[in-house]
Amino acid sequence: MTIPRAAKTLRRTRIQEEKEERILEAALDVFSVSGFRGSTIDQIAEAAGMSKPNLLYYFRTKEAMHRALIDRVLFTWLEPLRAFDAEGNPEAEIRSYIRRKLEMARDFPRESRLFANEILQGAPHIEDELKGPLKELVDEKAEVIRAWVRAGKIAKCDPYHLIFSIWATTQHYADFDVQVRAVLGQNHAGEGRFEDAARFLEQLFMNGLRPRQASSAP
Amino acid sequence: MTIPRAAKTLRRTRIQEEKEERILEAALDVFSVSGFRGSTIDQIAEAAGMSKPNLLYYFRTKEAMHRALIDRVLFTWLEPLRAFDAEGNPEAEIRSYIRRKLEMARDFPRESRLFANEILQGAPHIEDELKGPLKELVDEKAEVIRAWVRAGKIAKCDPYHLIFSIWATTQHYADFDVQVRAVLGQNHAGEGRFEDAARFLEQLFMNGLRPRQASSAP
DNA sequence: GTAATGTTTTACCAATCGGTCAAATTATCG
DNA sequence: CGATAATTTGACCGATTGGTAAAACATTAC
Repeated sequence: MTIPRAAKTLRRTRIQEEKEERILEAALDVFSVSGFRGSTIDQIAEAAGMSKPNLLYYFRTKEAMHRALIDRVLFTWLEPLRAFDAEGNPEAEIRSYIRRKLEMARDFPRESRLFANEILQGAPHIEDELKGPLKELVDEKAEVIRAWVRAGKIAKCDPYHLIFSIWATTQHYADFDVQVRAVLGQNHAGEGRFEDAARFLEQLFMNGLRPRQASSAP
Repeated sequence: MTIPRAAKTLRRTRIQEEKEERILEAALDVFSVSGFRGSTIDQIAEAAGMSKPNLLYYFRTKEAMHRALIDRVLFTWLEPLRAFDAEGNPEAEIRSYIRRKLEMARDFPRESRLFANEILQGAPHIEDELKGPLKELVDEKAEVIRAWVRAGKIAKCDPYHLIFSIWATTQHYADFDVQVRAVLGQNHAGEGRFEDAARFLEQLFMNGLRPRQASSAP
């Protein structure tokens, strides 16, 4: 007798690892384009080169696939913000945060769009993660930024909106990629796009945040 | 004999205007949340308080509703960029562009999300508008900005990425509203949010774009 | 080997999807 | 009023949806 989906948690087969990996990869392709509601299990099955009931053998529902995907991706996604170091040099920290976020937009656009789709549609599946772990992490880093402001190391500004604007500007190149390409056209649409964006954003934020009034230089 | 959908173009009834208006309003509610694929005619019908076949009397297909909505909203959406004035004062023009875009994110979040959903999903229905009218408008305004740079009125920067970053930062407050609320929590989540955002973004862009090296002052 | 377990497929289901049709209802106009 | 056109509805259609059941097939353990 075959103990169906319960036994999986006891011992994981090599086949299970491979297939679950393949399914999540396909699910990322599909969910990142069409969002949860707009995606179908059949689409994911076809992308994975597997039959629909076979997918449902590994993930009981469409929602289970989505959730597994979110869980797997969320941790990595927040890595750059976590790396934000209170002890580091403010200018260097912000600069490298922008750079890392931009690299992620370039290298993991599907992951970016997965979250964008989810949040855009009201975040019905990740509300808890936003209000819990995400908020806590941002609160922590906002405090770091606030300390830099108090020390006069960067211009006086709202740390939350600073973080939002870095998220927005960098992820824009993943989420709105078609629009960026359409507007830039053939001329600047080459792979120099990301270098241009990096140069612009670094300039914008570095000049925009340079302390203006009081100086803390010894 | 009732001439169904052809006669509509000849003479428009009062009822037609009202019902089409009601349908598009409901369609905006639904499409802006779930995107084209994720939305159903039944959802729109329920939101409009009408029967499904009645919707389809006014718009032959789901796509026709979506297209009508896009067409109606796109023009208004680009208004702030169109208002960008080459003769005006660069600092004031950019500042008021940011402000107007932010006001639109606050007052028309559904419209913002409608486009965000569409572009995120590869812009299958508005590719032509992006590559045509939008690109032309942006090209024109980019030239204006480039002239300001040449005249030393603002810092040297890529005009396209400047426009992208204004789009990204302002629309973020409409498209990622749930996330913004979740992160800000109860404390700053009040309606002061938009004033705080406006203050931050104005500071960022004004300082970020102030000419640094050569001065053009007479 | 063979028996038990793990995996995959075929056939299927009820619900929902976008959309049609003809009949019923309502508004308009002379 | 009556006739004609405009609007609305209920019943329905084939395709697709998320998901199931059971048997066929493959793998592993002994």
